[in-house]
Amino acid sequence: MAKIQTGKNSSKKEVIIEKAASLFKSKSYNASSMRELAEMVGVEAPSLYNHIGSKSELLQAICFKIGNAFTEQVEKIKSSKISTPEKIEAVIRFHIEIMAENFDEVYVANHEWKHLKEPYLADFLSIRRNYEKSLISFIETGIERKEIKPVNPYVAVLTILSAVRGLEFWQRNKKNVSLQVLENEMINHLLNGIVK
Amino acid sequence: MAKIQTGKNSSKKEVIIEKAASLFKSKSYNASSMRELAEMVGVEAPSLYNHIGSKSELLQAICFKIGNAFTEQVEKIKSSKISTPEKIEAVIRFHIEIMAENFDEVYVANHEWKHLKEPYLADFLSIRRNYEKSLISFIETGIERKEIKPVNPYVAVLTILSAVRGLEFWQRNKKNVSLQVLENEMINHLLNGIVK
DNA sequence: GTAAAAAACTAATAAGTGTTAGTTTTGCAG
DNA sequence: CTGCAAAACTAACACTTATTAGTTTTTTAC
Repeated sequence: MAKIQTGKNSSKKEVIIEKAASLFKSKSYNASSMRELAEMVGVEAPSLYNHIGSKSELLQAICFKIGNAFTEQVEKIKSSKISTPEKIEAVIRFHIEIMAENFDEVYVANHEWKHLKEPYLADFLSIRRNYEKSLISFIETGIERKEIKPVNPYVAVLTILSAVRGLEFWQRNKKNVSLQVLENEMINHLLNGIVK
Repeated sequence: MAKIQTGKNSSKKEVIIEKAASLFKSKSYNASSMRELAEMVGVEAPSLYNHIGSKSELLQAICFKIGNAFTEQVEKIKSSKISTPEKIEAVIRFHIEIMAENFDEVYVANHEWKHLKEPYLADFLSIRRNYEKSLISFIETGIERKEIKPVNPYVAVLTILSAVRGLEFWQRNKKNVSLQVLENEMINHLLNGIVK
């Protein structure tokens, strides 16, 4: 009956993935049914399989799209010649940027990666681990150069990454705090603290 | 056949809840079946219903146990006469403490509360909101007293809570960083920053 | 306009879900 | 030892799940 909306520059598969991200975010992967997804797309469930291979393929697409986006950005920073605090600032800024532009996908990648099947699960975790290692090495270099206090690099990265992930909860307060303010305040907090 | 282990000071219902927290953590609420839970408990699935009312009751028990534990601790701090930085330090310390003692339950409460049914979902969110408000008012008071920089209190609390939540990921690195180090480093980072 | 390809549809399947009913076993009190 | 309550069991139900098969409609290309 209805044909899937193939918006300007997005293929039908991409439309399905976008809707899947939205659905998986609001109901979680396992509680989301292909019938619900089909309804959001405007089609019967079996018709989806003309465009995708399986439900778990959708989760894979979402997780790796985001994983690769973060990796790409961190590689850029790695090869730039700025100071360590500036690198950390840049990391926080692109986290917020990627999140603002792909909110649903980032949320799903962060929350539902557990349900990836092997070998994708192992691949995803490997991407994450490498990403963390890059950040740890930023901090280590910063300590050597005396730009950063002699902290434990692992804990510092854990703190920064966790804080940035918490931006997921920001949405509901959009009105109170602008994205710009949020970004600047968080950078300042994580770099310089809040105690006078 | 087998009878449920009623360990020293824990009723059968409590045993089921503990195992449920472990299961829900590793597979997520929706992907966990009552048959799996029963197997962990050492019993057939229908036998569970001699002790509990439903699957979602298990989630409720877990979420409210944790929600109340945090609320109780923050109330104690509220009525103490210490400085704001000390209050924040105390908050971070009891977060880590509660998490260390109830790792699975904290994880489940943080990740699976979405699947609570009404009116429990609303109640849980209300508890969370009140908790956040308490912390925001700590920061606000600290700013008035010039103990804290004039930051945005909402963003500061978001940053702190998110960072502390990230302790969930710490487990896998238990060997590298002790709980004590983790606690002290994170407090120092969130209060004083890492830039020299 | 017609043929081929793409993508929709309906119907169905096999597996898994939480939970109930009804029955049997177990453990404890007297 | 007997009787009773607690708690286990088996069997089953009513649903929902992702996915496949087979068919019909729609779109595309010439």
